[in-house]
Amino acid sequence: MNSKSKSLEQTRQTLNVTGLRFTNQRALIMDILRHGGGHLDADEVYRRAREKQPRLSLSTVYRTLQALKKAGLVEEVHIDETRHCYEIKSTAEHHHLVCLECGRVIEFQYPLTRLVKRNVVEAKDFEITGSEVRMTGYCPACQRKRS
Amino acid sequence: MNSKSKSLEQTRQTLNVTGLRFTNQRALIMDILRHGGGHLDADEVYRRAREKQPRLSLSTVYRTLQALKKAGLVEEVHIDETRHCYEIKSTAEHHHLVCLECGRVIEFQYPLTRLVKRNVVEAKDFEITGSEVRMTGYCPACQRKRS
DNA sequence: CTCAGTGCAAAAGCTTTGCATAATA
DNA sequence: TATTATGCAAAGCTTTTGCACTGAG
Repeated sequence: MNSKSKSLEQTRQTLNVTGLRFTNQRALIMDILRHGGGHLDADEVYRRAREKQPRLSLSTVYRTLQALKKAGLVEEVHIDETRHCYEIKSTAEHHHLVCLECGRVIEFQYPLTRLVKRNVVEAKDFEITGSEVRMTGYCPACQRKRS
Repeated sequence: MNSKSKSLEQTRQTLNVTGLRFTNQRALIMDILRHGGGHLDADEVYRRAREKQPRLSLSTVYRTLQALKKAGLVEEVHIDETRHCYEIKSTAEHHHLVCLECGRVIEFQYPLTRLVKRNVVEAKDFEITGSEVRMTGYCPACQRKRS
């Protein structure tokens, strides 16, 4: 058994465990999310997926992303202001720096939730289950271009 | 001169300084944002505004919010996942806790940007101009309801 | 008087949904 | 075989835009 079909088996497991059926469409979409480098929007997933499965529909992409999100396998992040982006849920809390000039997204890890939980009065009694931090500005390259 | 017309004069000043013309529509919208308690979406502003100016159009609301945002008077925040919200730009950096159950939004202040700037390698050379922090979970009241 | 701002209606995204068909467990 | 998932087309929302008209400076 080669590594490709092995990871497919894993995907099947993952889906079945969460009560979702395994389909070629879902396997492909998960694969794209895994190797897409984070924060892809539905349309981007769709475009990439159609290269391998031309008959796949955009609504399947949307429904699959919702299903994976509900199952806790995928996370919805709001980096772009108008569309939703999705990425495989990672264990470590991480956040995003977005360059307003070139659109580049830099990920960084930092336990901001723990910090807020510890130091912010209003958060003391609030049960925090998720966090999204989006800091915007200019990346080193674009700073030079602008000055 | 009473306090109402005084604040109108101030609004006129503010608008003129930024090169925007003073109109009744804009004055009303700014007033709604000032006293609306933060993070109102365009439609909410529209609904409230129509109580005083029934002929006001939704596109004017959108255009005004854009203009105020560009002028730096108003900030666009993404608390809701599907629509944009707006609030008067405040000097102090503040963030949002959103309850997934009742939708309540709690604001809190904390210099997260400074912290990230200081402690995150990736942010060292990044010029951060804005930040949006949205932590989700359950407020005290809803925690009780759920348990 | 001139140009920015407004209202209206229409268009343009992104996302969801209804329904018949296909595929999984 | 009983559901669940898919594809297609249509609808739904929020937001933007074109154009003629109005109002601010």
